[in-house]
Amino acid sequence: MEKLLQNFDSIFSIDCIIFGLNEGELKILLIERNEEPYKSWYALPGNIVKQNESIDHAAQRILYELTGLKGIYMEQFHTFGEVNRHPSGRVITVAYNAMIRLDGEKELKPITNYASKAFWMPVKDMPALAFDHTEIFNKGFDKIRSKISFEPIAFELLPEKFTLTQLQNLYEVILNKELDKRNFRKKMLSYDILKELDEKQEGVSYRAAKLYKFDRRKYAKFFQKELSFGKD
Amino acid sequence: MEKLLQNFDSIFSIDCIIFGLNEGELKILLIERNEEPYKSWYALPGNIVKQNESIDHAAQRILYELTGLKGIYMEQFHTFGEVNRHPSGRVITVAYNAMIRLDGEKELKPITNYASKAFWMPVKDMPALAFDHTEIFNKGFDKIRSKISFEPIAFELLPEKFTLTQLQNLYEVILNKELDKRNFRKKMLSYDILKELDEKQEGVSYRAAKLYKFDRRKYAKFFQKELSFGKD
DNA sequence: AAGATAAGGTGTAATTGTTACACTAAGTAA
DNA sequence: TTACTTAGTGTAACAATTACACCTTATCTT
Repeated sequence: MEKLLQNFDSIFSIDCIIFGLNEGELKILLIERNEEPYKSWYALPGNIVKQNESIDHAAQRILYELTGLKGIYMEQFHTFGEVNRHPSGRVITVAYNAMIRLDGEKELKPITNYASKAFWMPVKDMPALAFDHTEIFNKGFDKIRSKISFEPIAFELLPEKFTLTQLQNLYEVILNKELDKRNFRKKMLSYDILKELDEKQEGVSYRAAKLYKFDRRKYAKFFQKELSFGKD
Repeated sequence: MEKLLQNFDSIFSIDCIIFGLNEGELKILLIERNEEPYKSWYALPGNIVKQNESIDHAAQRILYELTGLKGIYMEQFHTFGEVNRHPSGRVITVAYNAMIRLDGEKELKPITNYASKAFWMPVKDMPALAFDHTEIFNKGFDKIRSKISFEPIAFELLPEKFTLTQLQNLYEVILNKELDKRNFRKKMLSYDILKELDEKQEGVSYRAAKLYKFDRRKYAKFFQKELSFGKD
C-alpha cells in the first residue's frame, strides 16, 4: 500500500484571487515572484500545501506569507489539474477567491521572500501572469460575476457604511454594465438587508447621501433562490 | 527546488458521484471496496490520479476502471482537503459529478479488482460510506439540486424520448417537493427547448402521453440568467 | 358494450416583479 | 444669488408567477 501510494505523489498548491475596491476601482492582489520559474513575473499569491494542514488552512497561511494579510475568509472555486500547467513538474492547484474591504489601504508586506512584493492591480489592466494564472483569474472573475447576480455578496468590498450610489457603482464595475438608479434602489431596498443610518456622507462637495449598513442577519434569508413552479 | 517540492508531496485522488434514474427513482453509483482500508464497505467510485494525466482525464479513467462506464462527461464540483480524511495518509480528493441516462440498465463491471462490484443505490436509502464519502455525496447532491433550480439540466437523466410527466416527476424527486402540473408545463414549454414528437408513449394501461425530445441547440440560450436592474 | 379507472391535457384571473423613464431637492462653491 | 453636482423619488406598461378544477382519452374489467 505504502509503495503504491508513493508512485502517485503529486505537488499540491493553492492560488488566491483577492478582490478589493479602491476609489471605485476593482482590483486584485498580485505578487511579484522572487524565484524561478517565472522570476520577477506577476502572479496570483500561491504556494504549496503542507502535509499537515487542510487546504482551507493552507490558503490562509499562504496568503498571509505572501502578502501579510491575515485571517481572510476565502472560498475555493475550482481545481486546476492539467498535466503541464507548471514547468517544473506536476502541480495541481486549488484556486480560492475572496472579496475584502480595504480600510485605508491595508499595508501589504510579504513575510517570506518567495515574493518580492505584493500589490493591488486594477482588473481592467491585468497584465500577463505567470503559469496559467491568467486562466485562473478569468475563471475566478466569472465566478464572482455570476455569483453577484444571484446573491448580493458585494458588501464585503465596501466600507462598513456606504451610500447606495457606491453600492450601485460597485455592481456596475463587476457586471460591467450600467444600471438604472431607481430600479437598483427599489430592488436593493426591497431585499430588506440594508439598515438605513442616521448619518450622512461627509467631506463631499455636493449634497451628502445617506449612509447604509449591511444587515448580516437579514441577509441569511437570501441564501435561497430557486426556479419554482408554484406550490412553494 | 527539487528537494523543496519533494517535502510537500501529497496523494491526489478523484471521487465520482454519478446520478441515474431508474423507474422514476434517483440512484447513484457505488462500489464495494475490495481493499483495505474500509474493505467491503460501500464507497463512491474513486482512485488516485496518475502523474501524467489531467484530473478530468483521470476522472474518466477511474470511473471506467471501477464500473466499466466509458466516456462519461463529469464536472468537478469541490475539492476535499482535510488532513485526516483518509486513514492511510494525506489524500486530497477532487469530487466530480454527472448525470447519465440508464438505457436499459447498462451493465456494471469493475475492470480492476480494487472494487468487488459496482451497483446503483437509491439516494433515499444511502448507507454509511467509506472515508468521508457521505459528506462528499451530500455536497454533490446539494450542488445538483441548486443547479437544476437555475438551469434545466435534468434531461441527461431521462431517456431520449420522454413525457412531460416523467420530466416533472424527476424534478420533484430532485427538489423533493411537489410541483403544480399546469405551471410546470407552461414554464417548461415556454423555454422552448423541447421538441414535441409525433409519437406517444406505448405499453401503458391508460391514456398515452405525448413524447418530447430535448433540443440541445435551443438550450444554449439558457446558460445565462442574472439578477438585473433594468437597462439590459 | 358499459362503466370504472387512471393519467393526460388544458385556461384564467389575481398577484407580484420588472422595466423604462425625468424631474425636483439639497447641499456646496464661486 | 447663482451655478453646479449628486441625491432622491413614482408610475404606468409589461412580463412572470401563482393558485386553482375539470374534461378528455385510453385501457381494463365485467
